[in-house]
Amino acid sequence: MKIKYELIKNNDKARHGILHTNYGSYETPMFMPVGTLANVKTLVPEELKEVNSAVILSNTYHLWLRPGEDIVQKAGGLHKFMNWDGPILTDSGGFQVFSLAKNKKKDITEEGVYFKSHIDGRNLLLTPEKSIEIQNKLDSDIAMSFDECPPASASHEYLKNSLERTLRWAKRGKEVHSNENQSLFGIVQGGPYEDLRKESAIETVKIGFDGYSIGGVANDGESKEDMYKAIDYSIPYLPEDKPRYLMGVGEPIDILEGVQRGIDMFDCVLPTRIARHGNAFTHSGKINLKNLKFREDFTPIEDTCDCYTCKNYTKAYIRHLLVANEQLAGRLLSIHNIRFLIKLTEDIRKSIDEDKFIEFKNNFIINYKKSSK
RNA sequence: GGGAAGGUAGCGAAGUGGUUAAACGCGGCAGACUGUAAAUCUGCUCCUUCGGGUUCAUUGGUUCGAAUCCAAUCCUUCCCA
Repeated sequence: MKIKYELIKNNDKARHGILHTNYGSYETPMFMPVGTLANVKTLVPEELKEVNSAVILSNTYHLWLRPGEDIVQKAGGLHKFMNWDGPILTDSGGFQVFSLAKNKKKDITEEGVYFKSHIDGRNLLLTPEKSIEIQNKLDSDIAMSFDECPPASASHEYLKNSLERTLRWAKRGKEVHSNENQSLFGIVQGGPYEDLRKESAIETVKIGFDGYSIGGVANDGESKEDMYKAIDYSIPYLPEDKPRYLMGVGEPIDILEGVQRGIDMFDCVLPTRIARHGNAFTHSGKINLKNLKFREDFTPIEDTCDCYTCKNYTKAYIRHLLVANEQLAGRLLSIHNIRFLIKLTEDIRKSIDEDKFIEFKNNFIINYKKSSK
């Protein structure tokens, strides 16, 4: 079945809803951990469940190249292949055209994008049809339309052409989408420009999707202001009864700003990546556990945190693991960081229900910026 | 006792007359990371009151100039007795 979005509370623009999926119903706003290669780096599904993960992400481009969508299909689909019995959203590969072929030879044509494999350098052509076909085979629960994700530095003119091509791609993708158990999301582009976001949102909604995402955000040095504009200029044209997903975001403050603007779903590599690099989210800002000051700090990352890591390990121990280059550090920090963001969304929902979202948000941000660093 | 090689910043190791406060690696200290080519990348790492000061085992020479050449001394490793 297709996913269904049920709005249960709307506190100004901040929404508390429920996403009904094949695997169960999950509350929004939600944070989705990223498992590009059919795994959330360093973690097993049981650990993701324990931090209350709902939907997780995987990636069309990467699984296309390795192991190949046919292998995944033979395995019985992505869920079975990776042992995840919860919903999976697959990104279309559009972002990889931007991030992976950045500064490299690539040719964006009406047909699709020609670029080189990052694994063996061979020439590839990814088209909207191909992306959807792969995602159909992967059998994810939510597929994303194939879009172009332009850099933050793109001009108005470039963005306009790009977004209009992305619209044509979205139509083509929808036409070949055949997996009845899979929902399909459209992606709004248009950078920080009001006219472009409006055009992109209205036209994307006309095509008709099960959910809408805002893309092209938080790319290489884009300012926060531009990111918030991109959301503000898109949201008014998106239907109330469909989930809105802000792609690739983000930091705790970005999630709060997104929710305030009407976003329901977020995903980001940050919690797991910065974990592997030794950082942890805390309510008073991000901390770097490698820092000397934690050498003799025998307290948890946060005593108020309910995660496995905080209940069982000290900062001094995690620092020791990091300094010794032990991978357990990345695992423990990933557990904490994902839990931190998911707990943030839980607190957000509660505050929306109690009509105290803005108050909650403002307090959170004041404390977060009070970082002891 | 005889012979050989060698002693360079916290460690390892380049450099063998000037452009050398001294490559590079490790270690150390910080920073970055937003639809994951990322367990990665970047910066700093003799002292400094930022003018400069003091270095390449030690001491003394040669030279306009020495980590680099010479002498002595101390130490290390290896080989032969």
